[in-house]
Amino acid sequence: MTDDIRRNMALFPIGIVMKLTDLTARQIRYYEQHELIIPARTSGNQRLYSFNDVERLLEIKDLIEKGVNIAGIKQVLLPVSKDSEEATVLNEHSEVKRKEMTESQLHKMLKQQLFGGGNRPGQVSLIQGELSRFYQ
DNA sequence: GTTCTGACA
DNA sequence: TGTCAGAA
Repeated sequence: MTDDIRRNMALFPIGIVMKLTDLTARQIRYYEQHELIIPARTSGNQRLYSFNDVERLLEIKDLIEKGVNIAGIKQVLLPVSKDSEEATVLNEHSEVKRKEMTESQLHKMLKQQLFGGGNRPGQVSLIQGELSRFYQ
């Protein structure tokens, strides 16, 4: 996949990204502060975004429009690959494991609803309801 | 002309 | 989030 290097190659300044994503510079920088995206910098401290960064911003924008806040977006966008020691130590004892199972399922459901096809009227509540209640 | 950081009606 | 200041 030498195509990845192209997508991860920092190319455009924030001005272009603004037009590409319809987000304001303020928002883009704000999301960066919350580590939703980590653009590269020029020697002059100018932000340089890659195609991947732009796609990521589009996903973020999508979630924002669906009423998800920063905390919620982090849960959905940031790699959730961190069940290392916990799963090993307490793998047969109920509570913790059961909770992770639930969160894992919730996470899956969220991704499906958020990125999968579309939402049927009346079923969108899970996002604005559950999610915002958990990560508000 | 653009972008950056910090701050605030 | 918008917007302004002051500097790069």
